[in-house]
Amino acid sequence: MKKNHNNKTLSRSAIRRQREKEQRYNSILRVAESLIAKKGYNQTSMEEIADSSEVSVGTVYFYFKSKDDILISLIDDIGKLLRKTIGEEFLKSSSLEGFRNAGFAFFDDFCMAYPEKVSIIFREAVGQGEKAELKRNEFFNRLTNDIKNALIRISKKPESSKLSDKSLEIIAVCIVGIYNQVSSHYVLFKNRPDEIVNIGKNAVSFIFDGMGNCV
Amino acid sequence: MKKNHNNKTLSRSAIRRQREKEQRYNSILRVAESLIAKKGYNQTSMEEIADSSEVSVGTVYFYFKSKDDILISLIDDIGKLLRKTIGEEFLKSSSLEGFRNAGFAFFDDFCMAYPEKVSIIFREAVGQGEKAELKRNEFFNRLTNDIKNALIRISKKPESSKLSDKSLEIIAVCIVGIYNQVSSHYVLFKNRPDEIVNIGKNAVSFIFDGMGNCV
Amino acid sequence: MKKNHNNKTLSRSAIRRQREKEQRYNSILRVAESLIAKKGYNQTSMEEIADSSEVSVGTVYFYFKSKDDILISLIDDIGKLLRKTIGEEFLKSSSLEGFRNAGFAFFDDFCMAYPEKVSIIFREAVGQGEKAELKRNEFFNRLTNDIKNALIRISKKPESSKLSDKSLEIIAVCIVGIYNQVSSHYVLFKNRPDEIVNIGKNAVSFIFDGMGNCV
Amino acid sequence: MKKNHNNKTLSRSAIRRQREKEQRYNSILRVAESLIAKKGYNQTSMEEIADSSEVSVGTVYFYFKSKDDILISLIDDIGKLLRKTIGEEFLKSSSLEGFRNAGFAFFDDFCMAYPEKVSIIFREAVGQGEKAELKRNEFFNRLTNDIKNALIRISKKPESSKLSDKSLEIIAVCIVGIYNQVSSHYVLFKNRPDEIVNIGKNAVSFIFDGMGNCV
DNA sequence: GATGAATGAGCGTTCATTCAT
DNA sequence: TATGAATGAACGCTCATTCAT
Repeated sequence: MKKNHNNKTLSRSAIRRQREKEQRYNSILRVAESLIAKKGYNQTSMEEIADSSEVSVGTVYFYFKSKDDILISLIDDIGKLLRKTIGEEFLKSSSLEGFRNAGFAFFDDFCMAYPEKVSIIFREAVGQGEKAELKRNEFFNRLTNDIKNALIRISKKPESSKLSDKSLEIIAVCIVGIYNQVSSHYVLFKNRPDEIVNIGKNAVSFIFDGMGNCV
Repeated sequence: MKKNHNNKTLSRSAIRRQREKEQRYNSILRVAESLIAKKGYNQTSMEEIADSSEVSVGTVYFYFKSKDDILISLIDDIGKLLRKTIGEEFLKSSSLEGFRNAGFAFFDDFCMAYPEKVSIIFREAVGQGEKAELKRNEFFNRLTNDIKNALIRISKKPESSKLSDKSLEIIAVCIVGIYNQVSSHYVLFKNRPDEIVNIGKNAVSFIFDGMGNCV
Repeated sequence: MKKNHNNKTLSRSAIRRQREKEQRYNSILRVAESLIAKKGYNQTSMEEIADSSEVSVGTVYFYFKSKDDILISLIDDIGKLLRKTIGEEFLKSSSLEGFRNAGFAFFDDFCMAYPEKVSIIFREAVGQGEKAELKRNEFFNRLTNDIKNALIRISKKPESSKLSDKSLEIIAVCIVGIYNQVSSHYVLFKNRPDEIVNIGKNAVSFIFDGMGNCV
Repeated sequence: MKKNHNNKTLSRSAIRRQREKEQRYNSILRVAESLIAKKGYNQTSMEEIADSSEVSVGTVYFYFKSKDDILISLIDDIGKLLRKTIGEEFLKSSSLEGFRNAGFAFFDDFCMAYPEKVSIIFREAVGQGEKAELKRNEFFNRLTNDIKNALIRISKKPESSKLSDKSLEIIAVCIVGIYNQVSSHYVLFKNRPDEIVNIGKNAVSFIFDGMGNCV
């Protein structure tokens, strides 16, 4: 049974209120995500976010301490989902297969389902102040590390020519760059997510070959 | 002999004035580049650009019709230099060698010499309104096309397995993505351009292998 | 035995509740006093007062009908204590001695024991809207009157040269001004309440002499 | 002839523009003084100051970098005028006469002519943030010092009983307190500046006697 | 009595842009 | 050409107050 911070059992109504609070938090965040993806971070005002969320400006500030905080929360949110989506594919297989699947998971699934999230993480969150920059770098570092670690696992096999960790890191950075650019190129500025399927296949091929000499 | 728009011969002083005008234009643009790279586009005001350029705000508006116009001019400027730097390497050789050289020209030369330009084109110009977005996409499209065309030239050789133009385009996009991410990762947010040499070597290797099956 | 407003005998628990209510009222008022003295009236929010009092915002509003009301209650509270402290000394003696003692009671005792109260009444409550102004003026008028009445009692002695009541009022105002300025000068903005002892002696001397011709 | 910062002779129009700029600065400052004295600092918005000054909000910010800056400029302005008014009287005579004249200059002249300035320096500027507090203390310290120095000059005469500098400082603080309280009591909260003449006479008497034993 | 989420008017400040000189 | 004073819409944010639970 749920307990509150005093370790007391929460009443029914307290549980309901808690749930509603979380729902409102998420509701505002999703509205902000949508507006920022559509209009751009600087062109989206707190008042618009409040209006579209059907709450007052004060309520937005009750849930987020600043506009910056909204962006950072979005980066966090999207970053986690993205790492989860791709990362799970890496783990399902310890071979090159994982890389192929992760690429498809990103290009074919994530980009199709969440073009707005792609827009935020790869475009709108860029160059928006120090804190957002740090959060974004944190995400990119982690994603890069995920890939690097997967590369290390693969390259441990005896038949592979040994590459230094530094080299593997750079390869990981290259792979992230492909994810970034391909999704931006086709999802965002071309506005043709319909072609993304074939695109994914080709991008994955490129990555696959690029990694050729490290396995 | 120089002629003006009425096809009249320009006087000595007119020529001098013309030259001074161009110098002032460039002076303002370089100052803006430096400030925007250092502080960010939104955090850089027209007044700051004027002050640092040692001219009045009105003068800045004489040379550029809006703040947006400055950013667009910068994207244009930097984009041209970048395409020239990389593109020339592509043209010097019609083999894979061109790709290697282009990579080095970018990672070892351009990033070292112009970190501010890298910052502008890959970070500060992102998500800053429709016009800048269009200009930036235009640059990316052209750069992608440069690479795609180089790929086509190479793949025309009989021994290469034939890939569709679309596939070659995607490979080109991937390569641009690597340029983007690697320079951002190491030049911008890692702040360690000293390591860039080895980085370039590895990134070029990755690209080289990634292209393996298209040549 | 305690009676409630319906003149019924209060139960044990009702008495306890009554006591707890008063304790909470005072607790909030003391917290507000401390915060306002430290941070300033405008820089202290109702939420801070609630948090520091370990109650909710709503509870603060249960005990005080507005933020203004808190300030007014503080002025009232502090004013009463101040008049009591000084006034009792006036009454203990009907001679000039009372003025000396009242001065010491203020400078040596009150200022040392309650620098926060001094801060509120002489600084933070100044210029904070009409109601607070009225309350503060009420306090100053009463304090001035206390002193004026003491002056009248003294000046009634036959040997004293007769001064008009108006003149005595002005002398009273001057004395209040000395209390105000000396305490502000040394307690508040000099931050050296340690010197206050000697200061008190000198201020009292000045007052004493200033009153010279009215007794 | 007027020179500009490049040591060049200023043109007629440049001189006129300079003059107009100063006039506008002063115009805004006087409007702010009037509004703040009437409505209180916190109840006066920048927009109101702009409207009453018949300029835009931006223009107010062109002349003053913040609302705080306006208040500080006012304290500076008023403080200087006040010290000049009183100080000159101190200097005209090196005897007790100077104290009498200074008192009249303040009570009979300054308070009558500039009740708004009195309101600002003794009421509205109180408790309005650190910077204003510092500026206000600076003024009070200087005024206190002016008086202290005058006391030292007087007490140097052989027939005077020697008081320590510290004691003289405290006497100076007391005198400032009388100025403060008397003007506040009668000019501000009583709203009867008409009685101020007799008030001044009595206050001066009090001061005069209070200083009795130091000369 | 007590809670704290919700409100929304109001404010200080910024800054791209204009235009008379 | 060059200047810089002037504009004013727009924005992020605060906080006293209310009220359903």
